[in-house]
This record gives sequence, structure tokens and C-alpha cells, in this order.
Amino acid sequence: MHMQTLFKMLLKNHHPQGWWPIAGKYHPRDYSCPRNQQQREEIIIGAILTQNTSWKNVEKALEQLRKNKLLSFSALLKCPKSTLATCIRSSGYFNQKAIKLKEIASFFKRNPYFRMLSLEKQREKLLHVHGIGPETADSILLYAFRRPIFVVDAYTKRLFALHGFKEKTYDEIQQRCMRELPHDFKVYNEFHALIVAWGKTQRLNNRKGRKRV
DNA sequence: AGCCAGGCTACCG
DNA sequence: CGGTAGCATGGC
Repeated sequence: MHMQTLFKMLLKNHHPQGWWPIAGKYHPRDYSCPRNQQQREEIIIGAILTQNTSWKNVEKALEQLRKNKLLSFSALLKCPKSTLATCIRSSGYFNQKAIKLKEIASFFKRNPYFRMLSLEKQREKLLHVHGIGPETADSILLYAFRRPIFVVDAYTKRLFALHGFKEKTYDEIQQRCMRELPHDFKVYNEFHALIVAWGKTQRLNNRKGRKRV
């Protein structure tokens, strides 16, 4: 099956998702976010907090950060690690994530001209930051910087396997998606978000259908 | 009561 | 290279 077909099937079964959520709000068909540096930082912080964690738990952590005026890189850098860990408790792995948040904040402080770099260079530099792997790096590039790069996650791998595609690894799947879809950040934005929407319903269905004693 | 979430690092064979 | 323990909370 062609990737376009898969995309259209997802669009038929789900509404446009309006990623990345800002302050808990989705904005379907509006791809103009982030509108400012503060929103960009919120996206990046969320991208780290959501590593192997449900978005519900991340939202609570983001609210705590917002309430404590910690939802920005400059504030994160000044904040004691233990305070930070307490705020993001609900997102799990809070000690690790407290370190990661400080790492990424420090990275962007040391790289004020990040936006001027080529996409390849940006990705390479992000991957060298402790706590930033391929999915988080690509999420940051796609959703915080509107760069045309496709994000692969656990759901994407499941979807590919389900359709019998031969691509297995992160890079293989990413390359195929980018080869077969327009090189447009809006397309990659919606496609990834739709796959997550699909993945969530998939999980719900599995639960309902599960045999219980 | 488990299993799992919008992963990553470190370490193993 | 591929595989996996550890990290940790909260929803269902």
C-alpha cells in the first residue's frame, strides 16, 4: 500500500489532530504554532516529559511547571533539580527528566543560532544532547521548529508491522515515509499525530475486546 | 491487579 | 549489530 493511501485512511477515521497542543489546547488545521519562543519552549519541554509516558500525566506536570513559573528554559536553568523533579513528578522518571530538561535548556542557551543551521546539522546536534534520542529530536524539529522531518514512534512501528511493511528500524521507517510523502512539515505533523490517534483507539479496542475472567 | 504510556541510556553477549 | 534492565507515575 502507498503511504498516501494510509494517510487518507487515517484522515477518514480521525479528525485533524491539531498538534502540538499548547497550554492543553489543540488547534486543528492551524499549523502556525509555535507563535513565539515561549510556546516553542513549552513544546520542547513537553516532548521530553512525554517520553514513554501518557500525555495525561504530562499535562499535569506541565500545569505544575506553569503554576511555578518554570515553563521556560531560563527558569529551568535557575531552578534546583529537586524542585524541578517535584513539579514533574506525575510524568514519571522525574529524576531523569529533571536532568534532561536542564540539559536541553542549557543546549539552547549555548546554541543561540540553532535556527540558522541546516536540518541535518540540527538533528545531529540534538542527538548529542543527553536524553534526546531520535524520536524526541525529530519531535522538536517538526513541532517546535516546523522542520520537514517525520517522527516515528512505537505506534508507527506497530502500524507498519500490521500492514506487513518490511521496514523495521526507526531510520528505515522514517526514510520510507519521507520518500513517499510530500516533503511538507504540515503533512508530517498531521500524519504522525493521526498515527498516535489511531494507536490510542487501538489500545482501547484491545481492552474492550480482552477476555476477562 | 497488572499492563502500559506520544523513549533513552547504559550495558550485555 | 540486536536485546534488555532501569527509570516511575497514574489511567484504565
